[in-house]
Amino acid sequence: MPHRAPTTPRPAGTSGGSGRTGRRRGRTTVGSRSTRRCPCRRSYSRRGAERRGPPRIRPFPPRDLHTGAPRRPAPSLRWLSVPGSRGGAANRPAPTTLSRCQQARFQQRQRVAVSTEQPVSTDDSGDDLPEQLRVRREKRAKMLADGIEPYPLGFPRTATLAELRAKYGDLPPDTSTGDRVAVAGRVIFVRNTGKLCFATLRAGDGTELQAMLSAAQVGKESLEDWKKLVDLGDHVGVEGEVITSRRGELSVFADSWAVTSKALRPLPVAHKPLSEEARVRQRYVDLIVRPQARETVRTRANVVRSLRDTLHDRGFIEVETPMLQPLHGGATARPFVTHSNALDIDLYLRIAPELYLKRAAVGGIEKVFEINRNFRNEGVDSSHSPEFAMLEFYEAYGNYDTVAELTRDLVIRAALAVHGTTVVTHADGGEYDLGGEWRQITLYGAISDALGDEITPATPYERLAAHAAAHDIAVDPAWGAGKLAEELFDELVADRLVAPTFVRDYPVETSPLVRPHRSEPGVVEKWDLYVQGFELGTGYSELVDPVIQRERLTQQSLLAAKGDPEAMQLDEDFLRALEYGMPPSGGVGMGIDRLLMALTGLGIRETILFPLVRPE
RNA sequence: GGGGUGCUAGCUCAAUUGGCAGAGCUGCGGACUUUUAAUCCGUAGGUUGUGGGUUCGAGUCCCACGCGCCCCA
Repeated sequence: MPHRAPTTPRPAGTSGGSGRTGRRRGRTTVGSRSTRRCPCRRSYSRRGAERRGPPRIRPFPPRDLHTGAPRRPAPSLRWLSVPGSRGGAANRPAPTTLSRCQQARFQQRQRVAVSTEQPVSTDDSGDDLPEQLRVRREKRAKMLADGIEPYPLGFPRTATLAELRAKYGDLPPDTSTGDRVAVAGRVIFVRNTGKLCFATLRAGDGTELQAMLSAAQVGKESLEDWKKLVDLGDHVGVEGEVITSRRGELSVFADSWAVTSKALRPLPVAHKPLSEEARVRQRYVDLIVRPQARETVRTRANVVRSLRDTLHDRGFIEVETPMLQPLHGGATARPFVTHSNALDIDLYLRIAPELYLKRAAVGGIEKVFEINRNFRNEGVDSSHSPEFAMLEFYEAYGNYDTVAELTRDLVIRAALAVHGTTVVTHADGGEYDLGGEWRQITLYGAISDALGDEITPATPYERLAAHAAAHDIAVDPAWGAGKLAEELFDELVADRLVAPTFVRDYPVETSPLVRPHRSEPGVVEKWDLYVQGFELGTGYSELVDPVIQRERLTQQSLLAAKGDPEAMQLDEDFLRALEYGMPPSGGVGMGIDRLLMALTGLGIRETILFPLVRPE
């Protein structure tokens, strides 16, 4: 796959926290004594009490849950919950498992907690928070002072918003049903009048329902509380009768209400799109305000489920293979490097699962697949992410023709699962039909057509280089004729392949894991699938001859030794596995993120829920 | 790596040649018992990404840096 300029390699061990699982507890204190720079130091020092100016109230000084008053954290360690854990008793780390970094942060928090100890009052004007954040904190404090829990344990719902919409969908205006329900949701619009208030609640699935609160029904005082305490963004629960308003809006007419989770930050304007950066950096906000963002999450889940269903229907078995690998292989790409303290060895985050899935095939898991993440330490742009999800599968007694057919089935069923049709409509209105027979062309045929000159695997390097020069294509002198041919294809043909197209029969030189073509010399049985101008996946008749495989990988390792960071290393254990005999197989790798792109027209950063971004 | 471009209130954006930093939504106070981005009256909210420089005066011009986006390699 063509990748752009490499990004700056990150120092080993930046993946952060330790001691997350009980199994590792005994060792993490050892590991944490490492002199590596603590990954959270920067944010820690920014928040620290050494900042100039008077002491400020920070979110983290421990406070009594019920009164809101600050309190010293000892003896509970609840403020030390490890990132990613829920902080419950079962997950709470024992003190001895704290990394040095966590200990430092703990001590810092204790100091801050003491130094800022002061009563929380509603006229707390010494704080430097923006007004709107301050006001919401004051509302929370007022609730606590009034004995109202702003974050209660739960709310006894009797129906979801979607259930009510389904059941009462077509009531005429101004209807009283007499049915009482309790519902909950996030407040996304508020329309308050003097004695009658309207709020639109929204559930996580996007269903919206109106709540109505009248002075006559809930009481004057309760209605005043509602107006004073409830902001856009709060989660609330409402109990009352199902009615429709005079305008016909299905509503719950409240007898009582409760805040179920007070939001301390205001929502962005619901009617203006968030800036692209804000959408990616604060996806949780994006999900709240933008239906398309929520839809994309569900679309992705549906696609992945469809892929699994199709493979399960065909008798494939799903496995999970190592993401931490002592050698990197299975593709040509620059890997991330990390380090195991316990084994004291460097490890690579996998660039592909291929060599392990083939080991599984050797062992008899003959129709096998994996859907999981790969990591490539390369450029980031609108179609490349450093971590990306991939489906890879191997089918014993298949070849690149049978897996092409299966790949088409996977894509078409995914399209049907998402759109109900093979004609997918992108956000920009463009329509693409993924149905019908898919075109099959050969790499050399495509180049020949584009150049108007017959190009074959036997075409000498000089002639290819001349064509490249004529088309202003930069050539790396390290490339051979095969790489050059692929480059010509990438530059001249690839982005014009809009309808799904299998491009077949690649040069041997660039495909070390593929079986030589059954009849055509100089090429291997490999296809790349192009859709809408980008590469969606690749399929092989797998190379299973351990002797030829060893020769190819030896070539690769010589490149690696010469400094090519993308070349594979010689994986003796993989070769040993092949020597036990792998059945003839076809195999495919397909990018999940790219499949989403093809089905929706979104950029890769929109298809990934939390894409990697440079820290703020 | 090169070129272009952006960063202003919680959010989305204005600000003329270098001349008093503004609007909408949101917030706060008030009115309103059928609203749908409710409406009406009043009001608050800013280290203009960071650090330098030029200037009587800088959101605006210059330099460096940070974080984005677009194009090219």
